Amino acid sequence: MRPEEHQEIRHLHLFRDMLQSSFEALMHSARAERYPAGRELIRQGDPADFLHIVIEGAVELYARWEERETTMAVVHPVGSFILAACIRDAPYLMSARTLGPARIVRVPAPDLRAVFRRDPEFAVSVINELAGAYRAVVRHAKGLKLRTSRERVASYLLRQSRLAGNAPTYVLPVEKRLLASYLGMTPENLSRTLKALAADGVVLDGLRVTIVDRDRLAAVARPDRLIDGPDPDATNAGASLPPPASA
Amino acid sequence: MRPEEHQEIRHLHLFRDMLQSSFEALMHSARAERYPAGRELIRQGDPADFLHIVIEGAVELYARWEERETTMAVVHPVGSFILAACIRDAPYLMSARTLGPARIVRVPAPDLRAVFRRDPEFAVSVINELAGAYRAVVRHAKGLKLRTSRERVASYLLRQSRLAGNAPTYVLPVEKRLLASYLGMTPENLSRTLKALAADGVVLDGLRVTIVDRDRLAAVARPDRLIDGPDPDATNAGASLPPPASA
DNA sequence: CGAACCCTTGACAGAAATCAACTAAGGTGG
DNA sequence: CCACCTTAGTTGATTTCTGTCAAGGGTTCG
Repeated sequence: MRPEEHQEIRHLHLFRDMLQSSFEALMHSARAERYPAGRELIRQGDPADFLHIVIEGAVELYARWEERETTMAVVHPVGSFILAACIRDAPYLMSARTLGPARIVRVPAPDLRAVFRRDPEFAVSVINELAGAYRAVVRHAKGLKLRTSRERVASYLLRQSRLAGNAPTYVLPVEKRLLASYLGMTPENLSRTLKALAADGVVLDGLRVTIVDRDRLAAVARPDRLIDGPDPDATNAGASLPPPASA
Repeated sequence: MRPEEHQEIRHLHLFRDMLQSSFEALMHSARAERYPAGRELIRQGDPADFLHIVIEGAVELYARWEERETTMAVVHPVGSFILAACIRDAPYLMSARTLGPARIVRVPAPDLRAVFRRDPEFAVSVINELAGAYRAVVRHAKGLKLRTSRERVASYLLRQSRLAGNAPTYVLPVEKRLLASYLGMTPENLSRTLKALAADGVVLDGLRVTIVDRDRLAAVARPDRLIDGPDPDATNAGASLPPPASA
């Protein structure tokens, strides 16, 4: 594993405050690997063996049940995923696959558990990470239960604009079929919804989004801090669909 | 606060393994109170001030957005709620109200944060608690996104049966309108769905559920460990709708 | 006894999934 | 380099599901 990768990982909230010796212990047993696009990294139901950290590329977390599939989150660099399963030594609730060529660091779960028992600062970081991840999923569930699909799409578009620095125009970070799945709807429905939103101040050209009338779009989305952020929850891991990564 | 309450709380996973001195420090600033039915304990958006622990009665965690409301979980004794908000010192994402007369212990959030920084065993307990809560919400979200409402109802009925020791007949732990909201549907829809499930091996008489043909019901529900349990996730806090409490 | 409230049922409207067909873009292999 | 194939995206027609509105029965609690 390259030294500059150590540095990148070290900057993660999760690893920022731990003892250098603890960090080195983790990195000692960690392995970095490249994967091609579309590679399945973990499979739901398998025992948790490694904490995964995305260095390059992007990873989709998805869940399957009886022929149906839904994407739960997308992790961009530098972010970790499936921390909770590793901690509980329980089967993964989600599968993960690369969205493009990716570079991933894997830290053995037993080492992880050993280190946060020895290093209180790291334990605190893990606590904060998990609390943030929990809150992120609660937000996601709130959106699904309280908003219609139209409202979810509108607020997603606004959120992405905010994450791009309130830019009036930006590019969707993921393809539309994946976005549809994340938002809990079919691709057909997303397509129609986006078209209909043209009447509400937003225009799409491929993946390029242009917010023509922010107020009108906001009137549809009715954004809410307790669903859309912007708390610094979800420092990374499986949070929401994050902004385009600064790889 | 009564000494026997200390004992009950001490048995919680969250507090079981901590130092006696840490526990006493927490209990020193903790206060127990009785509340009438329907009392709002916390309101979403308010800053997190207290970790709440249910000693008697039951508490509904619900979320609101623009005139719409949905119940996210029900907490029975002895269980805690809104740990994550306290830890992040962030606004509550959910509101909480008593479902009946209840007795609640409240632990100031700053004390909580101070103690898990000093007591590594407690930090580990918090980690496990949060990881479990996270996994519980992920399961909930998976159910919402992957199953139809009919399937959610059927699997809920089977899950409750399992929690009652695979009893063929049991009583729903909550009223139906609340159950409907938890399952992400309207009361009218739940009513119709339950009626229709009579053809699939389950009969209701008021809140009394009788599973006539478990296999037939399972064919509808297609229960899945990765959605329905029975992992020992969600030791308490806002997990799912738990079994009738042993008050 | 009356007033809420829960639950149910029916009729209807609206939203979303499904099925099908077609276009366009990207990648592959000859 | 081009023909081909695969796949994302769109659009339309249709069906299924779900929410909404309205009304009535039953229960509980003041």
